[in-house]
Amino acid sequence: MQEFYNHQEIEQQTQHYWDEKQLYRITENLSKEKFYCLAMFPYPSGHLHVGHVRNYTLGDVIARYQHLKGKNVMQPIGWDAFGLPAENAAIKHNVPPAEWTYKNIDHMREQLKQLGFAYDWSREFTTCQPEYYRWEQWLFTRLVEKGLAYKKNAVVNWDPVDKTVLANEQVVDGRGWRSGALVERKEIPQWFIKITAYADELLDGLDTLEGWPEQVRTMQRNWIGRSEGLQITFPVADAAPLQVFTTRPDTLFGVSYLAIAPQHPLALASAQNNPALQKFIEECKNIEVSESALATLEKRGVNTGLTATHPLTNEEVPIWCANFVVMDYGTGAVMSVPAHDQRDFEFAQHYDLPLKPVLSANSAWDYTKTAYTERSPLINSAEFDGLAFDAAFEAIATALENKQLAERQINYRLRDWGVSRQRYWGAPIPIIYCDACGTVPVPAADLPVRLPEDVTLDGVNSPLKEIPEFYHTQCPTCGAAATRETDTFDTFMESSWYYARFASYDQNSSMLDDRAKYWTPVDQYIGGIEHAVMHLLYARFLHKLMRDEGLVQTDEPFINLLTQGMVLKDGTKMSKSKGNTVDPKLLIEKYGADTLRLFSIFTAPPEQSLEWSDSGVEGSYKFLKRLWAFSVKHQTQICSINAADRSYVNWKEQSSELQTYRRELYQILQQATFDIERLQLNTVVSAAMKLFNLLVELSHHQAKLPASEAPFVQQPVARLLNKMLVVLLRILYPITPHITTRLWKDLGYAGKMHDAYWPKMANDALDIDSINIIVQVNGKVRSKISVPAEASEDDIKALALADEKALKFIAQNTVRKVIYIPSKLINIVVSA
RNA sequence: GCCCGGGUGGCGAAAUUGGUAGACGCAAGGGACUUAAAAUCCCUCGGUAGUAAUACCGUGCCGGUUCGACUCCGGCCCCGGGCACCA
Repeated sequence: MQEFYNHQEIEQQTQHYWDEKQLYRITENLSKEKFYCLAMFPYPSGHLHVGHVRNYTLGDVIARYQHLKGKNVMQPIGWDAFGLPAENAAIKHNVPPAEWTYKNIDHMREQLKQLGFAYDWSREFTTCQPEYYRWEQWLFTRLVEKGLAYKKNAVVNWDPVDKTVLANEQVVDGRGWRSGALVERKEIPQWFIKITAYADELLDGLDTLEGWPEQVRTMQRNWIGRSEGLQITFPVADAAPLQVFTTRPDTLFGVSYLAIAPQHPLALASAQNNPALQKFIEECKNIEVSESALATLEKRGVNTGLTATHPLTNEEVPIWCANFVVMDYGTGAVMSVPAHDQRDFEFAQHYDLPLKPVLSANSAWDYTKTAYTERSPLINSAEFDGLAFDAAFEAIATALENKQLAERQINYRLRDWGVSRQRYWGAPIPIIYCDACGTVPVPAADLPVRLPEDVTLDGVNSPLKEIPEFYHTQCPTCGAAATRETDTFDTFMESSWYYARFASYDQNSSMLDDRAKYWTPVDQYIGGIEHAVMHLLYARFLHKLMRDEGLVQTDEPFINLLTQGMVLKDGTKMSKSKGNTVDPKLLIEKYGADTLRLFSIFTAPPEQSLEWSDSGVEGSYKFLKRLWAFSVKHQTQICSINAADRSYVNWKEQSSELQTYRRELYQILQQATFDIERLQLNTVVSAAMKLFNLLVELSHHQAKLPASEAPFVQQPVARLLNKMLVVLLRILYPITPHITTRLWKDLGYAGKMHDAYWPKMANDALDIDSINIIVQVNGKVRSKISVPAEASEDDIKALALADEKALKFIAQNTVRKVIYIPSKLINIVVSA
């Protein structure tokens, strides 16, 4: 062994050995339990950052641990290669997006390899390859045939100067990021997939996902936003009646106005002879598309001058046009009850609209300050007075239904998934437009629709619109000249099914095959919390679509989910724009992959954000150096112990010190096993460090012992020393696989580190003669007593009550109660 | 604005989920070794008072439940993630 820890040599040689033996190539094996471990695949932005290091280290630790437990583990890797940054880079550096992307992938692949992840590289794929995206094109054509994909108009951010559609990210303070022009809302035809048809299934499925963090399930529930309510009709003179959806029909008598979206047909019609309304609608066009922009907007509106008839009171209520009403959500019109809805309240106050309380609030309720939104019995509601929420809902619903002025309805916040992007660097939407036959999906035999890769971007239009060879085609149905769709798919399409393709990565005649049925669902999925809703919801949705095509057998794609926190430096997210990034490349050179892995696991629990610290990295490095130095020092001893015959050791006959060391070893192992099972990996490292400290202490202890007559290798202390080290190596192996693999070999342990099993507890390891009990007086720790392990509750209480220190605090007081928590504590409750 | 998290020593954190607050580590200070430095090893390390034993205070803030609260409940403050075309 080299005297000093030479991480570069160790890591290169170990990785070379893994490659040579192809240790991580995996195939289906029905005799073993499978374990599919997947960390969200990276976008090839150019360089690996420490957030990636954290993400993939977490995955690798889990994969290697599951392997030690004897599972058939698959851990694949690939590239989420389509997306906006490639187009931006193409414009900036005048290089085709494909070229830029492939170059980045080559660079990042090398960086990933240096970190020593147990990937099956033979399964690697990139989503911008036609062999991959042809299958999502195929699935999409199936959805069109099934009526689950359709085309409709939808709003986009429109830059009126550059004449281009902007992503939300490209809108800064309501203006285009390049032109600086005020962004306009523009309606264009786009493709949608009916995720709302699966809303209930996606919602109910959340209850089965017990391996997911509760917060993610809650976020998805809220995102789907199922609500039961009433769609109520308000007749309008000389116009189509207004439909509004409400979950609070109990407040119907409190309606003081209706509000419609600026894009509502009634608003547009009414604006013809209403200049003020016309102007307002124009102004509302300068709102960007994002929901947060809409929600933080100052609530404004204009009275249309029209009125609608209240369906129960027949009173005329004014119709306002308001900027906060969204056309694509619900019906584009809402009923407003200022007394019992906070947003309506604020709007009514601003425009001095009437407020009618119709719920029995506390008599002291101040309606000049805030709305009363609790569910309470009705007042001022004619025959419905006194009814509580459920009864009122029912009675009002029935009354309206009898007049055919309402329907019960279930509404979702979830909207259908718009998958059209007016961009080049994405998978072409496989649709052909024919004058005679209309919209025709590209037949399976003609797929893939290949994206031309040799292009130049001008930053305005998609190059696809300027490549006649691309968009000129024949109609597959009638053979006439026809044109292709030039929009591409949302990149969430690629990332919504890649996990399944890793099982059937080389299958060229179908999207998936039986191997996908073996490997899916993913047993452990790992990724950033920022993907809690959108990516994870779309992936769940696509899994169900694939299931309905018979391609997979389960209802959900990911059994267990670990959402890792962000990597921060100086309290903010690491990012290029903030200039606070740390380059893993330099760190790997200086400290090695094992140090980086150890640091990212040790410094914070996986789900919390991780604060980067240079001295923390140094500390992790120091630990590995100490481990190496210890091993060098004891190599001869350990090797001879490993080479010797093993005789039985009766631990009960050993010194109490030795028994204590042994018990501590197993206490630490128990903690490490408990923590790695619950994925609290930072404390697994703590356990490893504790065990190492114990090992060092034991070696000092051993040095002080008188020379024994028995040969050293047969001494119990030597056997225990060896045991501690072999447990330590296996606890550390998933986290720092290079150094442990090398030490395993150099210290003469049998077999290969890779084939070892996770250490087991010894049956008698935790047996003890006495236990320590905390003695509290009135909840404050006052003393600690040691009692025999078999002592009864009464004995322990008696001992505690007789304890000198406890007596000091009991003093003149009377003991009111004594609470005993088995094996833990006694609380003596006293008072004067 | 809405939804979801988080807040514990100088710092990263732990507390097996209502039972010893601060394990493990970093930084700092002191010491050993060394001609010296680095490396390594040993000791101290929440605050206040005290030579000490020890006592009191202490988990963002205010209040509550409990024999007992970092943990549960109510109300606030601050920080972060998401909000449908960033991925």
